[in-house]
Parts: sequence; structure tokens; C-alpha cells
Amino acid sequence: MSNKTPTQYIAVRFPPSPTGELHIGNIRTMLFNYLFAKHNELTGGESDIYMRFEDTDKERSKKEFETVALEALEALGITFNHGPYRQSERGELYTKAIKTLIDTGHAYEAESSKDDPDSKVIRFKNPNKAVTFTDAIRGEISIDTTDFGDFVIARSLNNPLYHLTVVVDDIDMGITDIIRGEDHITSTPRQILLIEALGGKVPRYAHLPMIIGEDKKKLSKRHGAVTYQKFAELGYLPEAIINYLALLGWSGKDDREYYTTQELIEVFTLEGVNKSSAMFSYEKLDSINKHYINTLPKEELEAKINQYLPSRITLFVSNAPADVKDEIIHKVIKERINKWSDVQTICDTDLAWLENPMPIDKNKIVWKNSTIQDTKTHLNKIISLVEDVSVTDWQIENIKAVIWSYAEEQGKGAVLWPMRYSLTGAERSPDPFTVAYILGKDKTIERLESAKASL
RNA sequence: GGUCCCGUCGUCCAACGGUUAGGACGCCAGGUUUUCAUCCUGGAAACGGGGGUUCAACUCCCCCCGGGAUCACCA
Repeated sequence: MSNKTPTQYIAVRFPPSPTGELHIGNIRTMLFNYLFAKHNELTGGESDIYMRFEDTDKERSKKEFETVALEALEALGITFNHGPYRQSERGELYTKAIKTLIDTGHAYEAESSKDDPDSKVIRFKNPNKAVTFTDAIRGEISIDTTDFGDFVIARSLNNPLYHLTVVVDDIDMGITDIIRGEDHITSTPRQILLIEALGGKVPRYAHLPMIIGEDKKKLSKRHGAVTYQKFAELGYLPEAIINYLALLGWSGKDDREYYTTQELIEVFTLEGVNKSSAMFSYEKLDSINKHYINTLPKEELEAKINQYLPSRITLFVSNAPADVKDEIIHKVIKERINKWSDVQTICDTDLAWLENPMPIDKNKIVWKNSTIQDTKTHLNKIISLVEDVSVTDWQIENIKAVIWSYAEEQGKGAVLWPMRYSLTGAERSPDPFTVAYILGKDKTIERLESAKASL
């Protein structure tokens, strides 16, 4: 009596070309491969994930991009258990395959090579037939390969081209599922032709929808940040990038939006992938990133913000009492950022008043229907009220307490706006009590006095 | 242009023959002890068009239109 479920074996691959920093589209593709493989393990199957750099283009491939790609995957927590392989180091395999193809009449030497007149290119003898395959996302797709003609598979015996190397590697590694971008749909039939000629087993295919920019074209540099490195520089959290990317072209069975990688592994299936292209939204990414910032433990949040703080603010913060520092980081900065790089921006705008007094504009200090005379009176009153708060009692709640009833009596805007504006010289900033607290008693009175004098 | 893919709010996704077509981002309005931000509540906002099939179509079929991908000795 055995109720052992048959083990499902899956092998997928990450095949980036090290010709630039890792594109976000590549990362999404790798993520889906990863989730697919890991989900299979979770449901009792076995999976292998192969990492291989497709660097047959010697001109454009650079070692540094391999390093950068590996670092990105590590930062994102997308792992593999085989490789990294490098096609440039697997030449024998390809040469052998080319020879086999020629020997079996599936390929032949044709005209002279463009860049090497002494050698001849090798063309695949196209059987010119319609190839049909089943795409896990799109269903049956049928393409007549006659249009491809006898396509070139190698510049020479020792200089293979993309379609050949991909097929040889996929067969050699025993790849069972190829999950890649939609842009490869048209080239799938010719790869199937090659697989058949080499006697390999045709894998399952799944072609993911493209990620596009606002002009509906493939997402590229002109749309903004598109590589992991750029997103990392802007200060997005890996979990936010993963979460957002997963949502681009995939959805679970409900309206859920936030997933950890582990949760994605649990619910990910190719059935959840949809067919149409997805426009990349930096705003939505921001919003998801903010959500993750809010879930960060206190220490981690502080460390990160500190890291991005301009040096002049760092100086101020490091000299300030711990609770003032808390106030600045948690109440002022954290609430106003979507990503770490926003910290600098916020410091330049909403926190500009922190170190030095800002110029006061007479036209801005008076609240709506209030008058200069009234404003002067209110500032005077605030100064006297605030002076009664001792330095040891200088807390947000206490400052508020002494001013509040007066503000309610005179009109909150008429009292509080001039107070806040006098302290910050800014149309936008935290509330006046917080600002006063952060500034300390002396500076608060000093600024109130000088604003009053300028009227 | 040939071939292939795709077509629900501005955007990302739901609804897989019967719903007042749902959620999120963004936007707008109101509220939360002045501003901004945060947060809360509410609102506007979509089935590309035309034929079928069916008692019933966003859902199935056909045509059109629109968008995209691909057509290298790049990957």
C-alpha cells in the first residue's frame, strides 16, 4: 500500500548574457523560474536551477557584468544550485554538436564567414515545416519555419552562435522547463528543430509577457532605472522589488498584494501568469517599497536612514538627545520617504530649517484672514507661554499644553501657522510643537523673536 | 511588409456563461488637534468595434480595428 506521490522533477535555467547590468526584465524572468522551481520542491518534487552566462558574443560580454549579476541575485535572494556555467568555457560541447549535425546531414558548410574569409559558416538544413508547441501560458502556438531558411548556427566549427549553444546546453543540462520572455516565441520553433535534429527531448515552454515602458515599448534605459543596480542605488528594498516584480504579469487567486518570497513560492503557479504586457509603474513600486519600509524593525530603519543622511544633518542628529533624534528620524523622515534616496530630498526641503533659521517672508507668515497686528500679538503670547516651560520640561506634549488653549481661543490657524512658519520659514514642515521640541527652547524663542521683529 | 502574440478603470491585477464588473497604485473630496506628510473615510474612473452561439456573454466563435514582438554570421 503505497500512497507516495510520484516525484516531479523540474530543471530550469537562468541564462543572462553578461553584456550589461542585470535588466529588471531578466530579473523578473529569473524570479518566475525560481518561484516555479521552488514551488515544485514545496509540493514534493525535485528541482534544479542552472545559472549560465551566455557569453558567446566575445565583443560585448564582460566579466564585470557577471559579478554584478551574481551580486544582484544574491541581494534579492534568488538562488541556483548549479553553476554559474559560462558558454565560453563549453566550446567542445558545441563543436561536437556541430560535427554531429553535419555528419547526420542536418547542417552544412556554406559561404565564407564575414569576419574570417578562411572559414565557412555553418547553416542548419531547415526541413521547412510547421512546428507546433504548447506554451504553458498561451496554449498551442504553430509557426512555419520555412521563413527562417537555412539559418546560420555557427561562424565556424569553433565559433557557435546563440541558437545552437542554447539548445546544446538545455539538452546537456536536462532542462525540462524553459520560462522566458515573450520575445523568444518566434525563435522557439527553430530551437525545437535543432533539438529534434540533435535527438534531444523538447522541453515545456512558458513565455512571459513583456515589461514595457510608458510608450508601450520594451522597458529600456530611456524610461528611467531599469537595472537592479539602479534600483539599489535609488534605495529600494529587495523584498519590495521582488514583490512588485511578482505582481507584474502574475497574480494569486485573490486580491492580495503583499507577498514575501516564501509566500510567493507557496502560491506561485504558471496558471497565474497572464498574457498581456505589463507597464512598469515607478509609483506602484514606491508604494510597495513604502509598505516594506513601514515593516522594518526600528534599528534597521535607523541604520538605513542614517546611511543616506546628508553629513550636515548627521552632525546635527549625532549631537542631539536621543529622543530628538527619534523624532526626526521616525516622525519627520520616515513618514515622508518612499525609498532611501528620498531621504536626501526631504532633508533639503522639509528639514531645511533644522540647522539654520530660514528667511521669513512677511506675506507668508500671516494666516488666511488674520492680520499682521494679530500675528504679532500671537507671536508675543506664544513667546511668553513658551518661556514658562522649563528646559527640563521641554517636551512636545508640554509645549502643546501651554499653547493649545490659547490657540483654540484665538483660532488655531491664526496662532499655529505663524508659530510654525516662524520656526521653519517653510510652507511645509512637521507640526510646530515637534519643530519647537527639536529646535530646543533657546532656538525656538530666538526664531520667534526674530520673526516678530521682521514684521 | 511576412509571421506570431496580446486587447477589463490612466496603470497593475480580479471576475474563467448569470456580479450593482471587484481590489491596488495614482487622482479628487472630506476627516484626523494650523501647513505638508502620514493615517482614515468616501468618490470619479474600464469590458476597443461589429457580427454570431446561447434563455443569458467581459467571459465561447468569426471578422475588423488597435498595440506589441520577431524576421542577424546579437543574445
